[in-house]
Amino acid sequence: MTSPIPTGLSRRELNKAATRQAIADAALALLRAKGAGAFTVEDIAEGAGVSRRTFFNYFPTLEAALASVVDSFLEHALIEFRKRPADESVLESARAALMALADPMAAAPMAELFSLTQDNRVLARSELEAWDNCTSKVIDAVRERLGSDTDELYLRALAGSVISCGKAAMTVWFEACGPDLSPASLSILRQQLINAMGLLGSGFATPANLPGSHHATSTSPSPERF
Amino acid sequence: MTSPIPTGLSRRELNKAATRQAIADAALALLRAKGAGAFTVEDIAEGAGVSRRTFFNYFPTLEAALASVVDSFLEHALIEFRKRPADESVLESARAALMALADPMAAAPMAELFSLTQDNRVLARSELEAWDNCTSKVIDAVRERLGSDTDELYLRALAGSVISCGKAAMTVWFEACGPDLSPASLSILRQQLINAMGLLGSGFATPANLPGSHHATSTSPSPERF
DNA sequence: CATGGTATTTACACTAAGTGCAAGTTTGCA
DNA sequence: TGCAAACTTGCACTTAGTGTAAATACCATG
Repeated sequence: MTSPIPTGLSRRELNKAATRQAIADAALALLRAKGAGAFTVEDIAEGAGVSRRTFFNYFPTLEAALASVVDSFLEHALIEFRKRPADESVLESARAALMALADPMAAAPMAELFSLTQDNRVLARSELEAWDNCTSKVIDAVRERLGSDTDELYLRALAGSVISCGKAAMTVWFEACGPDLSPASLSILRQQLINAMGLLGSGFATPANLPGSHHATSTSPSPERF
Repeated sequence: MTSPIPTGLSRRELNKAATRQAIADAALALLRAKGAGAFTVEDIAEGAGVSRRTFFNYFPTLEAALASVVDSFLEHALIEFRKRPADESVLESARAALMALADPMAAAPMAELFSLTQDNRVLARSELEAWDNCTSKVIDAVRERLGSDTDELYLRALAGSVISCGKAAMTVWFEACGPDLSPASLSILRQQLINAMGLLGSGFATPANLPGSHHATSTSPSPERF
């Protein structure tokens, strides 16, 4: 039988991917329906049409299933990063790659996860892990670009800072706009990402509480919370 | 009986602190003796002479008891940071505060934890949480210094980057020197911390794959590379 | 120093996480 | 077609983490 789509993946691999996705989807659906911490692995497994044991074949913990949203969100940016020309500065590439995150399709699940897990400690831990994971991947990508003899401290400090700044931009954006994905809101996100990379590139030299600062950030002292 | 030490703490508070420390110590001792993941909360409680339930009154998880080592390590640096003059640049204060970490007394438990948990992902998660926790505290400290009207993005991006760079320096140092706490090794750690802050302050402008790579310099000027 | 109020510890019971194992089912391949 | 490898499942088991109520330790009174 010839596969209708000439994909390089075997049926086994397709099935696995589908199962994994089904589990992640079921987890997110339950998060939506019941709120954080109000459902079990068994519930997720049932929702995904799979046994409890199989759940654990795919994800080590319940939170990991939810954090897979963050994973694919960040993976998205990483792919963009690798597409950038090798002679571009790392920070410029990072800026460009992060722009991909301000896309409705990419940001939607992430923003939803953000809004649903604001106050959950356990879940936050898995999110941290996802960001950290991404940092490792950025380190690899940058090393690949700059050569394997690049100073290890430079690599790690740079990658860590880029991710921290990306995270900061996301956090500030979300606190200002909430799960709003309108073009206006996403434009603010883009601007925050650009600003964050700018701060990093300038060594945080600009005292940001000075009057200058003609950014699109007149939203920052916004008194409204949502 | 008058208390021999005129401390302002009640016996209750002293007992609590002692119990907490006993639990953390017992956890670290077990980690040393049996290795990561080879002992239970019950073991720790027994080692600390306390009931299992009491353990959970002090720490939410087993890993948290071990990560308390990281907590107090970072707390140490934070205290130094707050001691710095308010008109100093944040990066300079951070550099000075991080120097406190290259002290045998402070670094010893941390280095040991590092070497004992290299390959444990559950434990790594709690360490991540400790660093993240510290980031929040740095944000507060910096906001306190620069005024509450400081741009939130600036605060978060700066604090996150500083912590990332500190972490990078620790990681690189540990990978190079292992748990060695000799003056020579600690001097390397200090230099890595200085270099990391220098990179941050210069916007990562220095192409690090240049020959000499002894960039203890180029800290002060901030070339607007963006 | 007795006495009562409050904080802390403990035992017990319970739900749910996570893992090892062996048997069943599906897929890939010759 | 049939076999080997990968995947799924059920079952049993240990441990994490939490609620509750009784017991114990601390602290302030008179």
